[in-house]
Amino acid sequence: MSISSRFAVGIHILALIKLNNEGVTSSEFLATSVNTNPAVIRKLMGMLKKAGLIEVHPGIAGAKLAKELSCITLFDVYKAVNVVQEKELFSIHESPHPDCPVGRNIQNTIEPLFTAAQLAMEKVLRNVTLEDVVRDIATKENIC
Amino acid sequence: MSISSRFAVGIHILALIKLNNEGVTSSEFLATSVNTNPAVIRKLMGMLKKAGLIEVHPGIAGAKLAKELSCITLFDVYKAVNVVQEKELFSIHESPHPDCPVGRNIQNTIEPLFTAAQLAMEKVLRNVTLEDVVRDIATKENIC
DNA sequence: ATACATGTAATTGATATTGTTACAGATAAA
DNA sequence: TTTATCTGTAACAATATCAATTACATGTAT
Repeated sequence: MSISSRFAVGIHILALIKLNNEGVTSSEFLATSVNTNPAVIRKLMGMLKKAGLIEVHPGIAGAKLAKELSCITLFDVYKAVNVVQEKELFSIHESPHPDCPVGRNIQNTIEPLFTAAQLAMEKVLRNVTLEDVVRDIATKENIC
Repeated sequence: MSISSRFAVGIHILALIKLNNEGVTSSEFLATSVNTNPAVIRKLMGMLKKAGLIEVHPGIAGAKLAKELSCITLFDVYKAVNVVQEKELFSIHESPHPDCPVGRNIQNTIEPLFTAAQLAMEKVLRNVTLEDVVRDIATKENIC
C-alpha cells in the first residue's frame, strides 16, 4: 500500500507555479514537468483550487497561487488532494464476532491507537511549508 | 487509500491467542471471531510465524504465542504482515522532467519529508505493546 | 487408515490509481 | 464574430491491491 502520488504531484504543481512566477503555468506546462497527462494535472488543479490554494479560470491559461507559500503546509496539500481520510489511514476489519471478547472490543480498542499514529504522521506534514520545499529546491539549484 | 486490514486482523489474532490461552486456537476458531475465511487467517498466521511472533505447526491444531505480549509492539505486527514498506508510505511520481528545476529536484526534496512523516507514525506503533491492547480489552470486559 | 489441521496456490469480485481520449464551455485575439 | 487556446469534466481502459473463496497437498495424532 502506498498513498497516492497525487500528494507528491500536488506539491510539485505548487512549487512550479512559484518558480515559474513570471511565466504562464498552464496544465500542459505542468504536465511536461511532472511527466504526465494534462488532464491529470487539470484534475489536481481543480482540487487545489477547491481547497483555496490556487486560482485557475476556465479559458484563461495558467494557475496562480492563492496564498503565500509560507502559509501552505504539506498537510494542506495532503487534505486538498484527498489521499487519506480522517481516521482512515488504517483500515479495521468490519463485523468481528460479537460473541467473542476480542471480537466485540477490538475495533474500539484499536481505533484510538491507529488514529494517534495517523495524527503523528500528519503533525509532521503540518510542520513543513511549501516555502520550505521551494527553498530546498532553490538551494539544490544554487539559485540562492 | 487505506492500509490493509491485515494489520488489524494480525492484532486480533495475537490478542485472541492470548485470551484463549487454555483452549486450542485454530484457524477456524480465529476466522469465526474475525469473521473471515480460515484460509485468510492461515495466510496471516504464516506471516506472524515467519516474523517469530507465534508458533504454528502443520497438522497440529492451534497457534501459540512465541513471545510475551509485552515484548510485541504494534510495529512488530505491522512489519510482520507487510502492509507498508520502508520509505514507501507515500508514493512519489516517477521520471519528472530533468530539464525543469522542480522536476529534477522534487524527488530528493520530498523523499526525506515523507520518510520523516512515516517514521513519526511508526514511532507511535512502537510505543504500544500487545499487552496494552489485551489489557484494554480486559478492562472493557471487566475481566480484571 | 482416518480424520483433521495447516500450508499454499489459483481464481474471482471489488475498488483505487493512473493515463488517455473526447468534448463542452470560457476567454482572448484576430 | 470567428478562431484558437485553455480549463473543466466525463468516460473508459490498464494495472494493482485487497479480501474472500475454493481446492488440494502435506503433516500429525489416534
